[in-house]
Amino acid sequence: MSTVEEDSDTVTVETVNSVTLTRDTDGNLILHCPQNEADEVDSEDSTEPPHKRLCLSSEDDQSIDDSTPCISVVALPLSENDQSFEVTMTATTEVADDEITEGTVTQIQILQNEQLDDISPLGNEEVSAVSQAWFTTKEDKDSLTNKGHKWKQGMWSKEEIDILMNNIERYLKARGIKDATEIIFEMSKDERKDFYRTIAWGLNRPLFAVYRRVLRMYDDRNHVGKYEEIEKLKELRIKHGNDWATIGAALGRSASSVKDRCRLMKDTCNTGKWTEEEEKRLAEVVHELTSTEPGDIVTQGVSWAAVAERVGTRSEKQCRSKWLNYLNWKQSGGTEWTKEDEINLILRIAELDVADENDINWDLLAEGWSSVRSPQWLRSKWWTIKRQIANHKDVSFPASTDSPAATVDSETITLNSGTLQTFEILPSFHLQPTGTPGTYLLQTSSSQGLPLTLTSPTVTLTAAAPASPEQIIVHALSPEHLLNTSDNVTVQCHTPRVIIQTVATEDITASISQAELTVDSDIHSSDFPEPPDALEADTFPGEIHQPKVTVEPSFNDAHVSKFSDQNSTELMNSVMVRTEDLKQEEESPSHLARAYVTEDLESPTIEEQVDQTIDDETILIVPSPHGFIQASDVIDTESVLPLTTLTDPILQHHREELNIIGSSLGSPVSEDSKDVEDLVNCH
DNA sequence: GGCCCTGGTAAGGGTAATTCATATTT
DNA sequence: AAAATATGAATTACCCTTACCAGGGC
Repeated sequence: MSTVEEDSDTVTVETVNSVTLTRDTDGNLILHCPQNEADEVDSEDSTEPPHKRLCLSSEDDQSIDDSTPCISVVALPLSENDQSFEVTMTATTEVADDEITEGTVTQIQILQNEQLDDISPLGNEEVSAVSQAWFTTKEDKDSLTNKGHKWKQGMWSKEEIDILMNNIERYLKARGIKDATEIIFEMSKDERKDFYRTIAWGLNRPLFAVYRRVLRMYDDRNHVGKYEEIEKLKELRIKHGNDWATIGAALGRSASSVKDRCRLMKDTCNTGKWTEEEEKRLAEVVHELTSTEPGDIVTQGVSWAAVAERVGTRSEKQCRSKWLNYLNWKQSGGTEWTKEDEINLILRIAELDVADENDINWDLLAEGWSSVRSPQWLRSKWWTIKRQIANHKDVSFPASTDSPAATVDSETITLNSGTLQTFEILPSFHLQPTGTPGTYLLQTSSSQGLPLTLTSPTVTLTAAAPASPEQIIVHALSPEHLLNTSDNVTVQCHTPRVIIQTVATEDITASISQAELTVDSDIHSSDFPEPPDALEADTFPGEIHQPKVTVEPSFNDAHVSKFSDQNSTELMNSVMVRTEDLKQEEESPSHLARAYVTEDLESPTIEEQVDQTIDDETILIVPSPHGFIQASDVIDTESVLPLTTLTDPILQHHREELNIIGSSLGSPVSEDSKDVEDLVNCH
């Protein structure tokens, strides 16, 4: 609890994974810092009192300079035993106020008195010393680990990508640069000084990881797709050896793509079924190189390149796959995978009580399980199981292991209240009972990215429970509406240019609020393979009472739009707006509609429906389960909330190249709440 | 010259989705 | 018997980390 002032030499940044900024009705900014997150990375001295200071700095100048406005800050521990704290800041200068109300990038820094190392500006919601360090060596990592730092590894989550894209947008905007590729591929090192460091804000990844990610993302010679030019590649390989950059340049592919493809090619490689002789050789080689005995379980520490070298007739990938998915299991006396195993797996995962699927220790789970071929195999098994459950991608992880799938038998998934009924509405939509009569989950697939589900008069939408940001609960006005087979429920899908922003509440399920929403609009895009004629819902065999769900899209084009060409990150941090009235309107199909939907306990509403004659653009913006915080008070209209889009920035980026973008939005849209409002109003 | 910082390359361990071949069901 | 469908194996496009190196600045 102190006022912020300049003091750049005595601070370091406390790393927290999710600090969230909201603004209350009085204009105070409130910084929320969950305890567990802070603890995770706290220094060894856990008795340290939470003397936090906040520092604001502008985006243009990451260093904290003397012009930093004075902000009064109140930091209150939430409870005595609780290291989490709530900070209330009040801007006291014009500058500061502007910065805040306009939502330009205001960096917030939590400064801790005792630590002296460095200063790292804090990104949108969090800061990570890790993300400010370019380290690739083991020593560097050990050093950071010893200081108590942790960071993310592995696949990037959607949330992370969103943060990254958002950061890049801001960087571009601040410098008036249109295209990030200018910076990445054209500028000199000096010109793009601090680019990577800046865009790494808020990401708990090593700078180098950010760098790699960005390069791949913006390299249009990446993601080119299937290699048709194998012969040419072979020639070039002979000519240039391992000079991947040269080969890549000749093929219009990235160096790493070419390198990866060449790994699959081997002159002596067989394809198809393995012969017994090959299997025998593989087993021998693996055991030899790992100093293990036949029958031992070997799932790690194998140099597959070396193995492939010795096997001779197979590539390293083939060897690895064969070993981990079959041979090792066979050799060590594995048993067949049964339905019981499947149930077991689900139960065991449910018991693990891990919040993030990535945290599952598959090695541990696979241990001593004779029908599990390898930890890697088990992991993919889990994926196939999830895929069988219609909405696999959309059920948030913890939810997928507990209700509604209470039990699983060989054929059906049984809910607490009966047989699970899954109705395929569109390939990416599923209607699923929640167990509460009349309440269904209408779920979208994030890969398909179909953004919006709309309702018939007999069903309404409400915000999803906090646990699952990609779900929209559909309420029938009465259970019969959905359960009576003779009563067709029409679900209309009108997708383009619709932005839904749902804001989960702490207790939406306890106090169900509903919003009715119907938006008609065009579909222009043509990504979707299915013809949009009324699709009748498929059902699972054996189900009896089946609501008949029909989709009658009102499209001009014969396709439903996937998300396509919009740079949705522009709207990433959009504003939450509220109206008092529920609306239900039908627009002419020739118009595109845009809707901001907000919901909270008091007044879930549809905010706006604005006709647009813009190209198809569709976004479903939903709060991230991690980033979202719920202020205890009503959130004011200018609260900036961390949001998640369902786009894949990589695909998106490439689509952008194919589509004309930018102009569709008229003007650059900032993450600034006012801008978003203006945008809505001007259309 | 030695060291640090930033940026870059190659190797190789991985994942996830698709394709292919075969078995099973209708 | 043929067609449709399901399933598991194989393949492949792409992802990520690690190790190592180079050039510039101090």
